Amino acid sequence: MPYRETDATRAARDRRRVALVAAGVEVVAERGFAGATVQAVAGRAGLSASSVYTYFPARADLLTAVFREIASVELGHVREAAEPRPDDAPATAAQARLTRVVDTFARRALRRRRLARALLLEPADPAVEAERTLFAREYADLFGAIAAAGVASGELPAQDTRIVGAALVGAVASALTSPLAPLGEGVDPDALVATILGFCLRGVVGAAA
Amino acid sequence: MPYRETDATRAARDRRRVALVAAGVEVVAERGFAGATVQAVAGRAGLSASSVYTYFPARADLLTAVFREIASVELGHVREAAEPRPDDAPATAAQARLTRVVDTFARRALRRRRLARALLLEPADPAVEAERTLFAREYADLFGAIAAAGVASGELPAQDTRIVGAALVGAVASALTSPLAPLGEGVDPDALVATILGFCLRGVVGAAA
Amino acid sequence: MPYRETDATRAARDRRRVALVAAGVEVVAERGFAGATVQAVAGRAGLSASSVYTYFPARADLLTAVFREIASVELGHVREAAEPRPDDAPATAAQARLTRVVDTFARRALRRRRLARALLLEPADPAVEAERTLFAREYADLFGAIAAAGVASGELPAQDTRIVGAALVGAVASALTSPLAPLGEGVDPDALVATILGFCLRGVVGAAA
Amino acid sequence: MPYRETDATRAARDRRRVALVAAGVEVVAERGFAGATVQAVAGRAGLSASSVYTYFPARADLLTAVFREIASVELGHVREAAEPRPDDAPATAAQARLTRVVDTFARRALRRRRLARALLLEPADPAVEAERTLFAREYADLFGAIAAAGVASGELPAQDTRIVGAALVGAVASALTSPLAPLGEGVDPDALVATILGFCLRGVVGAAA
DNA sequence: GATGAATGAGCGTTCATTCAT
DNA sequence: GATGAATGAACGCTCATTCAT
Repeated sequence: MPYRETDATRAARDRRRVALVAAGVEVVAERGFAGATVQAVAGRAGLSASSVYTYFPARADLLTAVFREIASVELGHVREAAEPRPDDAPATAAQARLTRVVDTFARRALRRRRLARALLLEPADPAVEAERTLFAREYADLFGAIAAAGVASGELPAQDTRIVGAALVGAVASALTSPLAPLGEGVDPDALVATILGFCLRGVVGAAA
Repeated sequence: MPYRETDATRAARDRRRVALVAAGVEVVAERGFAGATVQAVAGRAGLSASSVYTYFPARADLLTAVFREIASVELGHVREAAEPRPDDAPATAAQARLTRVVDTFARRALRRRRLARALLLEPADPAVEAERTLFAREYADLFGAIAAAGVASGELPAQDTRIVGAALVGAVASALTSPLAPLGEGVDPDALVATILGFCLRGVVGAAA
Repeated sequence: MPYRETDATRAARDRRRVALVAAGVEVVAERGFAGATVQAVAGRAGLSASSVYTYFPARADLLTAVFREIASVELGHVREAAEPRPDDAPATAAQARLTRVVDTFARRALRRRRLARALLLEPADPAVEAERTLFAREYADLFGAIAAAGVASGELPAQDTRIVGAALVGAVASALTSPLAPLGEGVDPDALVATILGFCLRGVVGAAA
Repeated sequence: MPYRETDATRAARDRRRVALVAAGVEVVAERGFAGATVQAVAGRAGLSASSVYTYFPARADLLTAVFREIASVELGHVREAAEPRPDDAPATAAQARLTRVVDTFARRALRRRRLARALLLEPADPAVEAERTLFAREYADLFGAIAAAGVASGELPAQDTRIVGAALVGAVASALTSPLAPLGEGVDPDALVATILGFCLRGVVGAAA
């Protein structure tokens, strides 16, 4: 019997590849990219280190896939929060969407700080960095689209939405997850999110806020 | 005639130690703390790796000194910018100071992006992280003091200056130096700084801006 | 088809581990524990230094296994010699057993002097020293049991068998293998063993001998 | 004024050399030869490591001198104990001298166990080992002379005094200072010395004891 | 397809030794 | 004569990667 079961084989292969990436996400969430050794990720997935090379040609490719996985999940959540909703008051629709986006992003980052930091701030392999550039562009586009809608409707002042998008992401990420974040010092997380949110909204909405 | 530790010998020693730290700053500026191996730093200073141990008991101490050097230079510049000036209009003194601080900080960070990122965002050795905590506190205090003065004079709305301080640093650092920063894509640095500055000022000054 | 740890693979692994320990024994026999670097042992076994870490988590564990191997072989031989034999005259059974033990021990030590010295006298890693303490206790017990049997039957005078056991081992080991041993100076090994044996027996049997 | 003060210069030089050796003895007594790094010895003597090379061409020579110092002090004490005394009963003069020698040696070894072990048992640099051979010969001669006198007077049975000398030293050294020594387990040092002494005397004196 | 074994490159660190001052 | 600085060699150990089974 010749080797035929292409579909089943491929499915099994994909399943294990997915498990490997999921294990990588866990490890990165605990120890960052630098701590994501091949052995650590493989072990978490119940595989041996050498088996990883069946699914990925090199560690850099595994990490890239891990990055994509983290990024796409985060982007999904933020995209959903960015959707216009029928009950948003037309005059403040952009602000409502921004509020949801920043709040969603901030709360998720706060819950998995190490992961957010790895995703947004931690230096990594050049291949991962390249991936991160794409990710940043998507994020900026997302924010930019909201801002552009707000500008078009007259709700927001004219601004370079690309830069503001990056600034928003940066401000939230850094204020919540960087080594500079004032956490663990008796600061209430909810108050922290509220302060950041206010800061960001004022920054975007400007004098009219 | 016994050996005397003369001024000259001590000065020479200090000079070499300084050179080593300076080499460390360069290496960190290029490759971050993770890339600052003992060999890399020593080589940059024209020394062999083992010679480093004449000046520092362990790599962690060298990196700590490097961090302190970077941090103290940056803090010095920002502190100077934060000083009140006689020709600041009393009604907008805090805003004037903040403008100078953010502008100084942003321009310096932009000029040495990798270094700023290492200083502010990059995960590192526990010893370095401890140093970073102290540094973050000083930065937050610096911003906080300006905000507090503005609040006291009625110029600024009441706010948690500690959090806002961190958010300011984070926003600038991340928007300019993180992998998310929208640079190298035909973005004019000056416009970028101006946008960030406006974003930050609005964030602090709020509705009144 | 998942990977199975078959008997063959496990046996192969054990064989290689044994080979590594055997190489360690050889190196220790030539250069002592201090000279048993990871590289030296690995090289002797035809492996690279890093491969050692497949079989032992750290150098200390390798050396411990080497010590145990040497010790268990030696203990086995001496234990066999210590067995009572049916044709031992009852009135001098203890002396007969002691004679066999000392003779066995002495001849073995003489044949592999450096190894015996490493086993018995040479300072070593704390982990090895811990193992040596256990080993010494077993040796002392072995000698002690013979002496105790002799004391019980009235063949030997009362004595602290624990101390005498240690003294016996010490006397033989040191007289034959220490840097003080009068070998290589035209001394006949057989005469040496005979002299030591007489010395030890008189020491234990005392006036009655 | 030409360089003339040969005597004073030489004296000062010798004084520092002696201090260095004394420091070496202390370090060896604490950490053994393996722990006697150039820096450790120099530091103990209040000198820098590089200065050691003014007095000794290499570490091996320093250690050799240290060994000689230890050995000569020990030999001096034992030689004194070995002297015939007018009040020794002629019929047991050799036994009296042996008792004094073994007792002296045993008590000194017990008081400075680490030092005795280094002197007698610890592997070391080839140069030190060569020195140790000379030392062993002197020890054997010392014991041998006593035994020979005893044999000549009919007090002791005929025996190979060279071997017995080595066995005596070995037995005492090993039983008291080796890793096999039953100390630190509730064993009374005085009882230990007494047992060893009895063992050694019986071993030499034989049936007549 | 999965594995354990093996390895080379690299890391931080120690230390005996040399040398200009 | 004494020193601090400098260094190469060596050590224990980690890790990404390759390969025979």
